[in-house]
Order: sequence, then C-alpha cells, then structure tokens
Amino acid sequence: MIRHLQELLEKAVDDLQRKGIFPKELEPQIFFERTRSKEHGDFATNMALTLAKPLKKNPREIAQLIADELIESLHVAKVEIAGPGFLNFFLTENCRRQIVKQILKLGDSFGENDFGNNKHVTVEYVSANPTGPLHVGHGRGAAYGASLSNILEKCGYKVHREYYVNDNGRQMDILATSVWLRYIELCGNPVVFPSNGYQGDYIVDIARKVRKKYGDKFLFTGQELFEGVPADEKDGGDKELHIDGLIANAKHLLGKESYDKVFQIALKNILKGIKQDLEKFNVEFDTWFSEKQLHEGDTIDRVLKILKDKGYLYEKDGALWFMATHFGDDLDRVVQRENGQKTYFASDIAYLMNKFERGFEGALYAFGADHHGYIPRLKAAAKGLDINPDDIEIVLIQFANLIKDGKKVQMGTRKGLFVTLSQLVDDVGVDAARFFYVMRSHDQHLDFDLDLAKSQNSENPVFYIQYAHARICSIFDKLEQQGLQHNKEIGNASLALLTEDQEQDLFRSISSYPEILTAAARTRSPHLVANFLRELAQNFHSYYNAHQVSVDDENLRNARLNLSKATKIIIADGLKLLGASAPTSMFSEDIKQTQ
RNA sequence: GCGCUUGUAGCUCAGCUGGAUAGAGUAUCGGCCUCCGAAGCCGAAGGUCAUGGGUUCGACUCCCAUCAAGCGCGCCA
Repeated sequence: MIRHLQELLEKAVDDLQRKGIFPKELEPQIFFERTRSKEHGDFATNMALTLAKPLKKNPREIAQLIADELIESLHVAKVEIAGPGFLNFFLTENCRRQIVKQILKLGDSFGENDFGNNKHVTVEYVSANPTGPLHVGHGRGAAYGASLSNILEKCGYKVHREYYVNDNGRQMDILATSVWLRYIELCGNPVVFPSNGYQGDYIVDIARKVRKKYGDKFLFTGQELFEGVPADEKDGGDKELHIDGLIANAKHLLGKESYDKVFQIALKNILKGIKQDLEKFNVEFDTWFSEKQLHEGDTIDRVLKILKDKGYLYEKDGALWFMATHFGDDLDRVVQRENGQKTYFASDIAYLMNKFERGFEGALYAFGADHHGYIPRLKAAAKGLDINPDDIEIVLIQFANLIKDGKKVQMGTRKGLFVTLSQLVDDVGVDAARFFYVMRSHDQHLDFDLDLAKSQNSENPVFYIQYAHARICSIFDKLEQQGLQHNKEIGNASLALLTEDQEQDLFRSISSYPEILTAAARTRSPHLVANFLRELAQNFHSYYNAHQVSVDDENLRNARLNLSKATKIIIADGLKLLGASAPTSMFSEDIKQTQ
C-alpha cells in the first residue's frame, strides 16, 4: 500500500517538474508513515515540510501544489493538507477491509516481506563459556537473538543461528581441574578447593560421572596435587597463580590422554546441559561452532599470515600485536602471547574471517553490554581483512535485573550463587520468560519482575495477549457448539458490514503488522513486536466488549468471524516470532490437557 | 582519567527519518456482566521529556557542556 502511495506521489512530483513548477534537479525522498491518530487519515507524508527549505516556499503551499497534481486512485478516498504541511491520505473503506481477506488467504505467511533482500547473515548469540549452566543473565541474549533471528527470517533474510563455543583456553582448564579435584574428593581424599575454581554442585555431578566411568584411575594424593603450587588467596597468596599451578599439576600427573578424558567429560556434560536448557527455552541454533576447531585447523595461522602479509602485525616484547589503532581502536591488541599462546582475540579474528569464507554476507553479534569494548577491535579486525565493517554488526544487550517482592535479587557469580535459566523457566514458564526478556528495548536495562511474570491476570502482558487469542478460539468453539459453521466466503463478501469504530481500529492494527516487522528487523528491535501485540490484543478486547461477534445475522456474523480469525492469525504469528505459544484456552485444566 | 550506554507520569517503559495535542501498562479514583470467557471493557487524573546552552520554520529526537546511573578500559577469558 505504501508503495502504491509512493508511486502516486512520485508521479505528481514528476509532473510538477515537467511543468517547471519544481526544479528538475529535485530528488525528493518520499516517506510515508502510519498516522498516530485516525483524524489524520491512514498514512501521512511530511514531504512538503522537507521540501520547504530547498524550494524556499511555505510548506503548506507546496503541499497544496502536490495535492492538486495527484491523480485519482481507487484506493485513496481523500487527501488532506494538515498542520504545518502534512499530506494526509485517507484510504477508501473498501481498501482498508481488504486486509482481512488477504490475511485469511496468506495465513501465517502474512507479513513476510523482502526487506532483507535475501541477504545471508549469521546471527551469533548467547555464546556463553561452557564452564557452567546458563543463568538468567544469559537468558536475555538468548531470547533476543532467537526472536530477532525469527523476525529477520520473516523479513527476507537468510539467517544462520550460531553459538560460538569457547572450548579452548584457560577457563576450560580451570573447569577440567575443578572437576578433577572434586573427583579426588569423591574418591575419599580431602582437598582444599581453590578459591578460583568452579564451585557449583554441577562440578561434583560431573566428577561423579568421571568416577563412575574410570573408578579410581585418576586418583592422586593431596601431597602430589599441591606439590610446588603457589599459595591460594585465602592463604595470603595469589588465586590465579594457585589455580595455574594446579592446572599444571593436573596435566603433569594425569598425562595428556587422561587429562583430555576428564576435560572432554566436563565439556560434553556442560554443553549438553546448555543445549537442554536452550531447547527448553525454545531457542535453537544451526551451528555450535567450536573454537577449538579454529586452533586445530589452520584458520588461525592462516588469518595471522594474511594480516602479517598486509603488514598489520608487529612484534613487541616477544609478543605479536595487531595494529588495531590503525583502524580506530584505542589500543593495539596482542594476538600471540610471549609464551606462544594465541589470544582469544586471535580466535575471534579467525572466526570472523571464517564466517565470511563460508559465504555469509553479514555477521550480527548479540553481545552483553559488558562486551562493548569489543566493538572497535572487531571492526578493526574486519577492516584489516578487507571485510566491510558495516557488514559486521554488534548489538549490545543491557543487563536484566530479577525483581522479587519489589526487590532486586542479588546474585553472586562465583560459588554457584546464581539463578539458572532453567530454574527461571520452571518458575515462570517459557512463554512469560521469553516475552519478558524482549518486551523492552535491548539497549535499556530490564527489570524482570518474577511475580508479574508468574501472575495469571491482565497485568501480565503475556497473559493479556494470549487471552485475546484464547477468546477468539473460544468464539469459534462456541459457534460449533451452536451447530453453526464459519463461512469464510460469506464473510469476505460481507466485509462492508464492518463499520464499527472498533472494527476500524482492528483494520488499522492488523494491517500495520508487516510494517512493524520490517521496523523491528531494521532496528533489530524485537520489542516492537511485543508492543504491537499488546496493542492488537487491546483492540480486540475492546471490540469484544463492545460488540457481539457471533450475531444472528449470517452475513455480519461471518464478516466478524473473518476479522476475528485474521486477528487470531496475527497474534499467533507474533507470539511465535517471540518464542511464546498461542494457547487456545487459558483455563489451567485445559492447558494441562493440551500439553 | 578516557570511552560506551542510559536518564520521559508515583513505579515499569514506548515514542519510527527532527514534525501534528509526548503515549501505554501499573498504582489512584469513578463506572460496565440477563449478553460469544469480567483473566475483560469504558472514563478521570497524572509531564519543566535529568539540567543548561546551541542548530532548525519546527527538538524527547541532532550538537556541546554539566549532573546522575550502569558498564568497559590486560600478553584475562
């Protein structure tokens, strides 16, 4: 529709240019927006206002010139000049109503569009280190990435969802060593657990599995364990040196093969847990990308060689540095440490290159806000690799606070004192969890109110929306109970009977869905969809309260049923994009039955 | 100290590319079930858009400064 209006305007401007009223070199940008209030029609453009300056004319005069030049359209009832010089377009009643027909015909593919131009992009999200279960802090990134991916897909992007698994490096060694120490405890040798080790119970669970499989094969005495290890923090030493010493001993005592076995059991179990939690959270990935494969393959060496050949690497203090400052970063970054180890940044560059080598035309990262320092260095890496930095995009997700009884839930990251994502889902349900995480703008801190998320009334926006859906389903159930049939054809032929204010509001609302989707895709903002759904649900509830859908008159009844059905389709589709379900009933006993 | 993000109704938040009278929810107050699910609806009230400058015909939106909050500034991951 917008395109049609744009064509009308373009034609008018063309004609004005041909007549010499507008200068020929003028190339106006034509934007239409939905009006905020219906007194302003359906669509408005501020074109006359933007032309005021180059034309040195009063905007209302310009608007008048354009309005006079507009040719008739079947779809446009009238055009008004309003306010400082807006052109307000009023669609014909008939045109507004057609949307119902269209939605019923297209079903849940309504709203699909080619905004993304088939661009092949990776969306990377969560990518939490596999050193423990996901906690509620990861939940927002997961919900955001999954919802955004769905929306992008609906808007014509080819989306590849990736989880980058940091299965290499010191944190993983700490994990393996922690498991090993717990294992030794289980075998009956008391161990003073390092303050920097992973302390959660899940470590003990994994240690138990190690013991079950290998018995006492990896058992050593306390004395052997701590041989030559610097003191821990609690004994006045350094916790980092302490744990590094323990790692070295673990590797030495166990030998490579046995150490790897412990390491692999730890990694596999944690990863399995993460996958289960995400599945439960309705979050999926196409690829779990292992960092290790970058090291074991040639990607890292290759990417470093490329950068070196371009002259972007240099040696200093025995380490290898990338000239990030040359590309706008604050500092140069080390890619290979003095001890020969590649840094995480080296893997990050390699992974970036790998994404584009696999043919992706864009890489989108959803990072926690604490990673914002990465943006300049990643962009710098892209420039160094001749990748257009605009093709990599980093979205920062602000933190979420859990609120219980009106107070912040305090969480310590160490000692396993965190609420896991899995617990949250058990507590409030997937639907509420997914919806709450994305209902606010991602660059806004989020207060996640647990009590609200759990509540089953209209204060809870998820329930409010789902209730609208369930109500519509209930109308159709009732119809069937009365022995009546919904006749779509009669409904479509009778749409002209839908003249109530609330019906007009619903037309407006459902027809704006595709634009909401493209806006959400363009600004990477799933919360727009959440807001839209609330409004749509509200429009429906108002309608429902003001008018009977299932009336005696067959024509009117079917027309209203068509409108209700169209509304239902969109609510269900929107909820699906956000990872929430659209229940056919809100009664808890029914929900149990359907589950 | 430098950098990034944020500051809108009592509270939680929307506000599209600079555009029309800054909007929702919640809390408060007042109404609506003989009627498809009242888990709902309708109405009232609530604002110096952190502050001060600037650009503009026009600023919540862009620029500068100040204040406040969160985060980041390693041969850590």
